[in-house]
Amino acid sequence: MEIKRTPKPSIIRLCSILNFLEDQENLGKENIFSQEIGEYLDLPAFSIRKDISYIGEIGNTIAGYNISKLKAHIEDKLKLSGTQNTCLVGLGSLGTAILNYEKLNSSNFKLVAVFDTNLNKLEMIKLKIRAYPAYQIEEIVKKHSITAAIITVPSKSTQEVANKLIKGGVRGIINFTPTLIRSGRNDVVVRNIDLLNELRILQALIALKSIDSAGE
Amino acid sequence: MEIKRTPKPSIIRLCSILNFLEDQENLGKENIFSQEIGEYLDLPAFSIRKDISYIGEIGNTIAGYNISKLKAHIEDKLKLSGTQNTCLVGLGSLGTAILNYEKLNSSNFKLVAVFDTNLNKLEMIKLKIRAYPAYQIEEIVKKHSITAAIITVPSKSTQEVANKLIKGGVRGIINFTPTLIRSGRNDVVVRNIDLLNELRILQALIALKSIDSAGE
DNA sequence: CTTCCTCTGTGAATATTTTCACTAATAGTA
DNA sequence: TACTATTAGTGAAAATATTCACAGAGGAAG
Repeated sequence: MEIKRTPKPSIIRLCSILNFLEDQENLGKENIFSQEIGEYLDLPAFSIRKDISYIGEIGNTIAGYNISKLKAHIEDKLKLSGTQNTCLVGLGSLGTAILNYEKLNSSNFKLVAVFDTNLNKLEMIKLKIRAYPAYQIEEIVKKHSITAAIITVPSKSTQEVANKLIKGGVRGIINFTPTLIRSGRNDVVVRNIDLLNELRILQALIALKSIDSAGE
Repeated sequence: MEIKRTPKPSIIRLCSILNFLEDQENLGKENIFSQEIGEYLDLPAFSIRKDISYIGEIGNTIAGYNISKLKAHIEDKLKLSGTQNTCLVGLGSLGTAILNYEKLNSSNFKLVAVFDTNLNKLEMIKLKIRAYPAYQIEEIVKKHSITAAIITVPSKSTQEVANKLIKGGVRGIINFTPTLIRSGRNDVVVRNIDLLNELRILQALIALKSIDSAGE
């Protein structure tokens, strides 16, 4: 029963490591040392090795890690290889910006539907991605087996939209709204991203750092 | 020397609590219990009390917390009360979306300058906020005592922009770019927000949750 | 063939964070 | 007044995460 669990912070760091590996591979690099990865993530080398060790032995004492092998290994262990059908709810300026985000198309996340309450906006969309009115969320999510969603609607509709998404079968939500989402179930993951709150956290952490430095 | 430090996760949660308190106050509420705050943040009541306890005793055994008092207390202890001059670098679609974000104007963060390399874009800006070419970053940041910045430039210029900002005096950066920023100093705080990476983390955490549930 | 050097992987120590169980305060009520 | 019910605050225990120090692997150099 005692399977060594990967700590959540390690999982999150492994995702960043994967990002970095992709970049390095595109630059033509084949092998990399924990040291170099650590410099990128601003973390000591042993911490990188520890994170990687949770998903299994893979490195080599001479050449470090083979980039493509390590990449595949992380993708495999973190179940990151399959394509994930994704939708976007809310076509305000942030939603539109996300829609224009080229890099999304070349990723594992396929944007298969967008939703908005405003039908005029929907008519204006001339992309390959199908647009639907918000009342169809549950139906369309089910139909296209959408598992991840990005929400950029006005704050007061956030919870309602989330409920529909979850009922339809969505298991992960990125919420750009200032309103926190309560899923009420533990098989749904929500990541809340609120610019204003991030700025606030920033300000608090800066104050904290000043105190730290003074103490040193 | 043994000052009881507030844990970083507590500080971050206190920022969310503050958000919630503002909402509740706007709804006309005067007092609140740790229980109710906990329900909003999806955390047990004792955890909320613990977070609040780090910044000092403030509650009341009968009425719970007085909202405006608790708000003021958090703002005070987390040094969140002063206005912070802020700038935005990069006027792509995400940058423009942020520029249109009304709520920012009514917050502590005053957007006092925007930057872009593309001068045509700058000419189009007809807002009250002054726009400048990117090569003036350091100079303008100094001049206006800008301490916080939001970066939405293309990935390859991220580090260069960050360097200029930091040289000018910025102490906190929100980085919407997929490239991590290395500040090289411990009095600068960076929060990285990368949509694609967030989606990836989401996918990994969903897989993790499935395993968890299976084990129960 | 032996020594040296560098790098990964990891058990154990340390540090941090969360959870728990209990104390104290206080208002309402009999 | 005494009893009940409710809630904040908190030291201590438990859980979690990070850091450290070193063993082992293996190529290079002498």
